[in-house]
Amino acid sequence: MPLRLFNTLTKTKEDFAPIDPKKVRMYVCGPTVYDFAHIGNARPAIVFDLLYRLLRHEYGAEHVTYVRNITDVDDKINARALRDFPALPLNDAIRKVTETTEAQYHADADALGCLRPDHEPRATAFIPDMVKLIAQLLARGHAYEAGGEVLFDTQSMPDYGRLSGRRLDEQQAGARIEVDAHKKHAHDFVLWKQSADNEPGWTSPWGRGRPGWHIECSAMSAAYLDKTFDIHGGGLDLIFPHHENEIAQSRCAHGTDVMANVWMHNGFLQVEGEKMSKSLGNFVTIRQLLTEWNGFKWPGAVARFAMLMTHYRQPINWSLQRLEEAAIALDSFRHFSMEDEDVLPSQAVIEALSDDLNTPLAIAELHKLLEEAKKPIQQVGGAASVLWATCKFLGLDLEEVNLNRLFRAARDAVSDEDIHRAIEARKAARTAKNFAESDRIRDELLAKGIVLKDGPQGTTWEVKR
RNA sequence: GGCCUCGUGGCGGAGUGGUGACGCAGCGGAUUGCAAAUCCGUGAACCCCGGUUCAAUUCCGGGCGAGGCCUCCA
Repeated sequence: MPLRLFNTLTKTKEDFAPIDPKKVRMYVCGPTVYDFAHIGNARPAIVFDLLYRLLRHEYGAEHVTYVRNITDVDDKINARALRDFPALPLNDAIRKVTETTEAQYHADADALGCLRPDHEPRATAFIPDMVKLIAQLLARGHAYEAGGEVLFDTQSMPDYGRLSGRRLDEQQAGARIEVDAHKKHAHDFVLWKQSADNEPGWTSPWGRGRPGWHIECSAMSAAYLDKTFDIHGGGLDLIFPHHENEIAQSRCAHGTDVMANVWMHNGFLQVEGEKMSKSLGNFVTIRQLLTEWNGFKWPGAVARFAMLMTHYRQPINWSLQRLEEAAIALDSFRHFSMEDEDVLPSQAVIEALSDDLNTPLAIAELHKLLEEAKKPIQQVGGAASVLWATCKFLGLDLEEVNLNRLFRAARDAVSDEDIHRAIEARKAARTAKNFAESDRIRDELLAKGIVLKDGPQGTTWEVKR
């Protein structure tokens, strides 16, 4: 089955075919490094990591190039630097903010089971490319200088707005926002703006300044993937204006018909039924999830699985129940799977993913494998092995998911010795048919959150769910 | 106002022009000293109104409802 992907440009699922049959090139908008990444940021990281894994599987790891940028020049970063490190010189303060945030982002993405992209360019390393691109746009008549800025002239591009379905003539200019007087059209956007002395800046033909947000991605994608490439991804909210403007810049500067063939966008997250926002106080960072959220320390694999339970274009309502369900599923996968490096991932799962990353269907296939793996007689390379290999392929680290550990850490710890002693005492009582006593011991442990299970090999225990 | 999604059992969540996956929870049974776990089995849903069709949850139109973007927010 060929890989099919939903393309925002055409609003249909299309068969995927790379421009160069031997090389797939993908670009995804990465984080602006000024604060901890939240679970909304985690979604594109996970979704496109999964696509990356699928592409590597189909085309070979050496034939896929995945670029995810790091935006380290941004007014929010400046503000954060001034707030957190007022004593440092601005550039040092900025570096402090960007470097620590970037390290945190990497730690978070690693914990979520995301492979590192092949390239993670930082915007500040590509200022000369951006300047060149802007000069090209000016030379071709797609940009103009006004009010100390260089602006993109949206009216110079006949099909501006195609990705988002916003045609310039249909937009009510200034309907909701005051149009800057120096703009020729309300949708014209900044390519380069001047910097004050207390702002970071680079020299350019238009004075000391800094790039607009959109030009970064145009410059960095071209640097690694050329003028036209295969897949461009990001969150739904980036369709307009960010991606629309990227397309305008890249196509007009390079004189090409398309920037990327396939544009993919992931849906948004809500938390317990409400929009996630700082003002509502329901902001959940990845860091929080991994250290403590709702009383539990969630393994990254649980968060990843909870994310994949829903198709990437659908909205997700992030909730405790969702995470618990994910943890329960992964725990049984871990329990019944068998490590085997020589086995390939399930073909049924690959096919589910090949249909526009249908992860819910892929998960249903995992459950089918689980059913097989539960059967008493397991062959080497059988269902239990395939289950293991498939989870690994999906980036789910089963080893770190252990319900006992997860649930127990949240409760008052009872030492293993205490439990062991209680089990022995109960065993003696049961042998003597003193069931009142044995039940008393069992209830006592239950009150502490420990559940006993009598099996053919004796008594084992688990943390109560 | 413009543009774009979405509305499936108690919850999560695929899919399809013709008896509606899968998971969690529930229920019944086996098992157990009683339980837990496990195993076997099982009830339960396609927002409303029109239209197209032999047939619509699936296609088209309208309505109602939820959400997003148009404010450098994934």
